Amino acid sequence: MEPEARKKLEETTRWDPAEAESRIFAGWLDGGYFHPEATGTAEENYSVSIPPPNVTGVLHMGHALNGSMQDALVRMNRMAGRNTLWLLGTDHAGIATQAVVEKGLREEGRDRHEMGRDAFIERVWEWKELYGARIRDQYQRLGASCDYERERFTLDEGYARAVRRVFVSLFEKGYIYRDNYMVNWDPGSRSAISDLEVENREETDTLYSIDYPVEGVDRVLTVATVRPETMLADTAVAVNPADERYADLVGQHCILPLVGRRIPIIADEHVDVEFGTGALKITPGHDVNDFEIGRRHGLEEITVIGEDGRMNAEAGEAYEGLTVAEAQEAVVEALRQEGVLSAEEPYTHSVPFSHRSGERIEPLISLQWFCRMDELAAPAIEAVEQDRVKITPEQWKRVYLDWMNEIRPWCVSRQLWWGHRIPVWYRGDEVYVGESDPEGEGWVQDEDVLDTWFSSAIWPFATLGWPDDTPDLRAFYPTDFLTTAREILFLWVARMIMTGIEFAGDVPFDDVYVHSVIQARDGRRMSKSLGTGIDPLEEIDRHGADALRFGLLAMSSTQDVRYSDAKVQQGRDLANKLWNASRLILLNASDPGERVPPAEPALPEDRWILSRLESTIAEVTELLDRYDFSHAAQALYGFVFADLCDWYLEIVKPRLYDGDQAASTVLLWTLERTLALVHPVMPFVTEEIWSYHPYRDGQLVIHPFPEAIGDRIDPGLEAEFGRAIELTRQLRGWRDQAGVPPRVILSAVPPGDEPVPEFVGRLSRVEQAESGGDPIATVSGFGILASGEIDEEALRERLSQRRTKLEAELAKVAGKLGNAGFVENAPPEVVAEEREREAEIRAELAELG
RNA sequence: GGGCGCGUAGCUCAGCGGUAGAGCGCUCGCUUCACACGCGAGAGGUCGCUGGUUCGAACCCAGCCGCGCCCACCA
Repeated sequence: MEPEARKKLEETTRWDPAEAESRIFAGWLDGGYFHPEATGTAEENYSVSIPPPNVTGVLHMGHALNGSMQDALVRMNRMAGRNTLWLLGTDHAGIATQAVVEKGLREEGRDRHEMGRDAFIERVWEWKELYGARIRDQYQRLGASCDYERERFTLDEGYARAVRRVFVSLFEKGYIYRDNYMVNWDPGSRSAISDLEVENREETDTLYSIDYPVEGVDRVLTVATVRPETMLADTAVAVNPADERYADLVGQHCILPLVGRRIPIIADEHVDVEFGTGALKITPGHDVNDFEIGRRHGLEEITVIGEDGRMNAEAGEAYEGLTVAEAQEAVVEALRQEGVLSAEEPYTHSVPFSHRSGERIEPLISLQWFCRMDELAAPAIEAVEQDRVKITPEQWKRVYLDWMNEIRPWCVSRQLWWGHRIPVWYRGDEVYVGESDPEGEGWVQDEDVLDTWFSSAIWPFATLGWPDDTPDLRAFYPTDFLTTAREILFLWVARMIMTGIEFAGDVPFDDVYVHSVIQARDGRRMSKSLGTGIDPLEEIDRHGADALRFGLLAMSSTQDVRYSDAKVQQGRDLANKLWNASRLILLNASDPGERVPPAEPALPEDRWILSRLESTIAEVTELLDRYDFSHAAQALYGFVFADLCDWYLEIVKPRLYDGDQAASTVLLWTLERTLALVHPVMPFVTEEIWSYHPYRDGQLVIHPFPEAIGDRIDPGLEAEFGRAIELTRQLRGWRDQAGVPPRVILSAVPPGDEPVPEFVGRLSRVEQAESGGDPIATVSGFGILASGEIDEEALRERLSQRRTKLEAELAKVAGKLGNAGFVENAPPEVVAEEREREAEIRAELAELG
């Protein structure tokens, strides 16, 4: 080692991520390791496309978790020698981005209409440049090994062409059509939104009962509604056809109060006989069910609420211009005046709200573009049923299939400016649908844009150059792995599977892992508006990216979990431990001059650590293959802290200081493999340590990932060593409880039957007595000789406690063995274990005297 | 209204048919020549409740009590 490097290693007693991380990351970028060539086949290559973050903001904890998982797998596969691509990009996020930019405008006292469409879009692009770059920087802070040279954006020119191709193709197939239909109108964004962007909340409203007089007779039909203002658009009253109470009225008419309109009384199965009076007012223009009923019966569709959320002229002079809430108040008052309001009671029900703007959804009939999904869904259902796309954890497969089997048409048009303009042009009655502008004069393009998810649905192949047959597409599609939050399983994952099969000829990925949601420390959602968010960048500043990555993986699970500072600290501790263990090894090991794997070692401790190392490699690899990140992280931690540092390094220290070549060889080898094994989870600290390793022949980021060497795994030896470790613990525990100060070395007569490893005595500070003596106590066969340092009082106390505990256990074991049912029915090895256990307890009790 | 999941040590979570585990926190002791972001030793659980299956249940089954999420067009 260069003297300068040695000096730095000697002096740096703590891993300092702030100093090292950006330097290390720059080294990776310089090496070009994240930018694969488009060679080989998708089958042999490994690729992942990042779930593109919205350009609306900054990296949050969900991205950090998601990114840590992807990077762990990507790095592992890259190290394993596969041509690996992790494609980075961002999503234009139509509504969300437009909303934040509009908010900024409002603060300047401006609005988009005054600016005009082109100027507004230019303004959003400025925003995009700013935030897109920020997101890229933040992924780099996390250590994400994305291909930063292949970065894509869902509004790139090439991407836009792919979107148009998809739209036109679906149109030509007859899946996409334009229709006047009831949509979820979001008054906040002044746009239609899809069913998936609607969130239902429990609300307590007032349920009003209104008497509708029947024409020509002295009877009323009482209907119940939570939205009396919509009565202005009523065009029928419905009853259940089986409801005898009203059988004679079907076909008759009511007179709509306030309005005076004559509306038919119809019979429809949808009406619930049990609810209220069993009569239902029908408002086809403003209620989803009523709309369906209206279409079934050919009812008139009247619209009284406009897209601005205010009453229109159809509502009548008294109400025009009022907000819905004001209109409700006015209508109720008018009904009261007329004496037709027969009841008011509180009523709790679920009410739709816009996921984006938070405003209450106004169901409206509107001219929109829709996409029929059945044909696209069928092969996507089959793909998941057959596990060609394998969903983990498995319960989400069912959820996906249930949803897909009930799939409904998708409203794909949005009344926004920021997004992919719908590739449809109109000229009088003519309609042109095409990938590029129509020939001729006078064409006007549809004003609307496509739902953001329409473009993200084609992300895995559009980012690789589709519709062209590009080298990237051939080398990296289909991708291998997708990790996602469950909330976008339908919104995004399902749609990618559908478009992948339809347009790219294959499923977009083999595996989908649905990860947990990290909640705030108090169990609430992490959310900016609640102020419960924890900023991953701040955590990186505090503890380092390795610590955060480890922490997130360790706390992740198949269920939702609360953010755990302790796990991040555990990661920080692990980085530091690795750093310091490496210092010990690298500063003291004698360099064999060339990279040599240890020969079959003579000493059991050497064979033991090599066995533990290979066992850990096998275990971690298997866990990562199963996407069990949390247990993988714990296994790494356990190996480094317990096996390597607490035991092996302590055992081997004297040999290391003596320049023992065998010990050095084992240590350098073990360190090399450990660094490579840990690298996918904690890339920075491992890369840095590797730069000091004598075997270094390039950066760790492309160092071969260790494959477990089965021959070195020796379960028998591990068990035997486990006993020696346990023995050491017993002796330490005994002396602690006997009040023996740590400095004191006790004398003891070792058990005669089999040799005890040297380290047991050394690490427990118990030395073999020169000559026999009269032991005052026996600990696992060791006869401890008297010493003035033993606190007899404490010892007696300890003995009696131990005895009580053992006796209780003995009673339990004996009870089991005394049970004929157990001895006869339990597997023989279980019975044998219990017998052994009984013997052990009896032996220890005998030792205690 | 359907569906899914969760209730295990003070906290956050593993374990999911054969002696209750981890990390943090807590107690005691250590400036032991890699690391105090450390080392050693401990204390601490009737595994939500009630039944059932089993030689044996935290783990399987049924019911109940709490909590969370997803889906759903009863005004």
